[in-house]
Formats: sequence, C-alpha cells, structure tokens
Amino acid sequence: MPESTPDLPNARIAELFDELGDLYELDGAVVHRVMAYRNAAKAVRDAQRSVAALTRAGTVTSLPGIGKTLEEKLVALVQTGTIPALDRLREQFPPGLLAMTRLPGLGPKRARKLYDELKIDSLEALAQAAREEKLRDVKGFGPKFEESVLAAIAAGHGAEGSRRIPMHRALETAAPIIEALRAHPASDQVHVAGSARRMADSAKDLDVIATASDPRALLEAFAALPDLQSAHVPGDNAAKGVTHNGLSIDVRVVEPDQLGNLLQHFTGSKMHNVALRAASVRKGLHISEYGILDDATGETHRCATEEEVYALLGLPYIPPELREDRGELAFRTAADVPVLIEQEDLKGDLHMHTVASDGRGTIREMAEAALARGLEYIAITDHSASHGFGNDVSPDELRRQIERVREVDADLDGITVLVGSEVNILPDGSLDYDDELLAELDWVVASVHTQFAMDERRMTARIIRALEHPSVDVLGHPTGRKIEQRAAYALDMDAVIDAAGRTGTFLEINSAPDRRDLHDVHARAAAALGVLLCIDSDAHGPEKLGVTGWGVGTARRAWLTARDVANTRPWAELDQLRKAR
DNA sequence: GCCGTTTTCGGCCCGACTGTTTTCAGTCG
Repeated sequence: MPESTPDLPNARIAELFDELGDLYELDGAVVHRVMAYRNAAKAVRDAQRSVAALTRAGTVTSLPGIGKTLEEKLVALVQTGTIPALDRLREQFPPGLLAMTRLPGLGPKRARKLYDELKIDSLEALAQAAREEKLRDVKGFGPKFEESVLAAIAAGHGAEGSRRIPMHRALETAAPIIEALRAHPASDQVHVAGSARRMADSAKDLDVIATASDPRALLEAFAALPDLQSAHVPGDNAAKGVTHNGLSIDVRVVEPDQLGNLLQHFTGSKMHNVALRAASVRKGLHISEYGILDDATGETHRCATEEEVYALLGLPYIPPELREDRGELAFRTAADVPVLIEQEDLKGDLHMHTVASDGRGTIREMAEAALARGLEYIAITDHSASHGFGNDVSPDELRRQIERVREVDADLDGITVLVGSEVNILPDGSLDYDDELLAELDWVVASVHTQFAMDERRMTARIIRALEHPSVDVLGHPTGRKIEQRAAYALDMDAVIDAAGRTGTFLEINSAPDRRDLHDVHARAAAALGVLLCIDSDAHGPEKLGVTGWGVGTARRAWLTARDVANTRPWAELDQLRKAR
C-alpha cells in the first residue's frame, strides 16, 4: 500500500505564495498582482483549518483572497507537490536575486535592473561590483548606493533568518531605553507601538511614540543614550537608533492632539491598516498617521486617542492584539468585540518545575511565589523518568515527590498545591510512568521532548494516543516550536484539536516567552471547536511565574476570553470539567 | 490576481524619505 503523503502545512503553503509574489515582482508584474499573492499567503497563514484539505474539498476559495487562479495553483500543489509557475520562475531568477531584495534600499525593481544590466545575481557578486565601483555606471545608482550596499552586506543584511528576533528579547533590550525616555523631563507620554503592542511573537524593530514639551531635547537625549550603538536624528519629530545587539528603535514625537492617529498608525499591523483604509475610503474617509480626511467636509480630524480614531471610522475600539486583519473589521459595536482574557483572570498555574528535575526553586519556594502572585492553585510538574536532562525523576522519586508536595500543601494557607508531572510522550505515544502511578497524580501534562524529526503521520498518531490516555489532562507545548529558532514538528493540528475535543483533553498555551505554544492561530481554532486551553508558565524558577503574561498575550491574539481558558476557574470547577479518570 | 453599497471591469491605502534627479521612481514603514 502506498504511503499516504502528509498534507503540506499552511505555513509552508504561505511561504510558497510569498515566494511567488516575490518572483512575480522581479518579473515585473503589476503591484496589485503581487499584492494578491501576499494577501493569499496571509490568508493561508491565518486559516484555521488545513488549506490542503480545503483544496481537496473544493472549498478553498472561501478563504479571503483565494480565487480561481490561486485555487488552480493549490490544486496542482496538492496533487503533484509542485506549482508549475513557481518552478518556471525559479529557473528564471536565481535565488541570490531574492536575497538581494532583502537589502535595505534595494527592492525588486532595482535588483532586476542590476541583474539585467550587470548580470549580478547574488550578494557576493553585488558586493564585488560595489567594491569595483561598477554599480554607479547603471542609471539610477551612484557612489552612495555602493557604500550603503557594502555596509548592509557587512552587517549581515540579506542573509537568511537574520531578520526578526523573539519579542521578549526585543523588549528586554529596549526596556532601559524606554525607561530613560519616560524619565526624561521633556517627555510626557511614551508608548511602545508596533508589533510589541500587538504582542506578536517576534519583532523586526521597535516603534516608540511619545509626546513631549521639548521634542528636540527628548530626541537628542535618546540619541545620546549609551545603550545605542548608533543613532540618527533627521528632524524635530523622529529619531532612529540601533542598539549594540542590532535592534532598531524608531522614536517619533507628536503633538498630543495627534497621538491617537500616530499610535494607531504605528501599532499596525500593516494588513490591519491597509484593510482599515480600504474600508474607510468607501465611506469617504482617508486615514493617515496625521489625521482622518473627510471628503464631505474637506476637513482633517486629529485624534488625541485611538478610541476617537476608531469611533470616527464607525468602529468600536479594537484591542491591539486583534489588529491583524483576521475579521476584527467586521465589528459593528463594542458588544461584538470579545472581552479578551487578562493575566489577572488566571487563578492557577498547572505546569512548573522544581529542583526535583531541572528547576531552580523548591516546591515551597514555587508555592510561596505563586501565592504572592495571587494564584489559588498550582501543580508541580517536574519532568518524568526518561527525560535525560536535569535530574531524572524515577518512579520511586516521584512517590517521594508526592509526599513532599502534600506536606507543603498542608502547610501553606491560601493556595492549593497539586502534585503532577510533565510526562514524556514516547515515540510510540505511550507515557514513561506506568498507569497506576499516573493515576495517583492530581494533574498530568504530557509533552513531546524527543524525536522531533518524526514524519507528520507518525507524530500525529503519537500525540493522539497520548491524548487518549485517561490520566493525561493537558498536552504540553503542543507543537514544540521555539520562536525564530526551531520550527514546529510536523503535525496535523486539525486532527490533534479534534482528538483533544473528543477525549476532553486540554491544550496548553505554554507561556515560556521563546515558546508561546500553541500559537494564536491554532489556539483560536481550538477554542472555536470548544476545546479548553490552559495557560501555564512552565516556570523553572519562582521568578518566572509571571511569564504567563506572554501566554495571555498569545491567548488575546487568539481572541480568547476567560471562558475559553480552563485555569481561569477555581480548581474545584476545573476539576469537574476535565475528562473522567 | 481578487473582488463587488464603484458589481463582471476597473479599481485596488497613505505619506515620507532617499539618492539621484532637474521632476521622480523606488523603497520603506
């Protein structure tokens, strides 16, 4: 029997559409055709079900931005594993040309010109030509360009995978800078906008919007900060700096009566703004970062707050985390906007480690820290026996751990301390403690920690088998991805979500800031099918319990309310909701 | 290439900066 080929993941299909867009752009296609591919890539990336499956079912044109032509390309992709137009374009344009377009200041039009006139088809060839001062011979290029191109290549621009950094790292880097801006006597309001405000996974750069009594003084003070490796203040309302670890920070100072316009504009996302403007043009309103121009009156309205911006456009306030053009523009009144979960809604934390495995705190230290944070209950879930890092918790050791947890629980008032484990899901889907021992635990997280390279069919079967185990309460970090570091393992998430719903198993939103796994698209899909999520810290020390803010950020991006998250409930109530043991 | 309170063609978001121009296209956010 022929091995069934697993479906291409949506993320992969989206990459192919993005690549098609890039290649058509090099090919000189009209911008709107290129945009159509980029829109389609976004639609695929945001789709909550398998796009390959939708294609087979003949319903893929129900996705926004997928029409007849793109459906044909998807059909070819699903049936043959390839898109003829993509193969043709790849033959026509060497991959180095795409790398060139990733350099700042060099886009597809100019890259194509260099390719046509000087046969330059790679970063290396480009640098060589710049050094030999040959680029200036091409009309539209000059010595300045040769200089900047060499600097950009030397700085590592254009290289694959060097473009985004995980959001928590960006904010750690920026924190002292933001603090300095807030503390400066000339500053009034200082807001972080951009992807950071939307709680995205990663950042390309950071946008800061401020109001100030003396804008110039604030910008000069920013540029002089020792945290910056270089800075540039081109005028009285903006500055750009680069930190020593390469993070770009853009600061804009604005009049207070335009703060709403600028904050809205620079919070994005780009796709949200594009869609918002397109919808507003139909009402005779033109949005820019400076105000809203009304065709009817010829007046430009300045807005001090974002609430005013959205109100003028006939929309309720849209929380930043929802501004991704994933349906939020359909809201008509405030009642349509989901009441998003907040960190304060979390009553418990059901995944954390102690010195028994690879954590740094004791059971008591973790419990006291959780109590101080206002949590009503926690589960101590050290790694299981076969883990291979930290201390292995043998079955006997786990029995002793149960006793230790019971003692702390009895000893501490105001918090319930549950005993659990983060059990490994072995390659065949079995767990590495026996069923009797697992049944003694209050709470079981099951996670994959080995053999990530398994093919999709086997990995999906492996995880579903674990979900079917009567003692497994929640699937830990369901996809294994690490932001900008490690891809998710091959997994049929539709099938996993279905199995979670069928077995009554929860799915975790692991809050470790380099994981945030499940990520928002899948978390939203799970909640839409009634599967409950658990937002856990996976803390390896008492000071890390607060990372649930990252998980909550992901949950908010997934449109989740407190009801969608299991551990917003008191323990007694949650206990009733989980599968029968 | 998509899509329809501008419905099957002709639109498709907005403004600033840059380097190279002598009036602007390309690029960026």
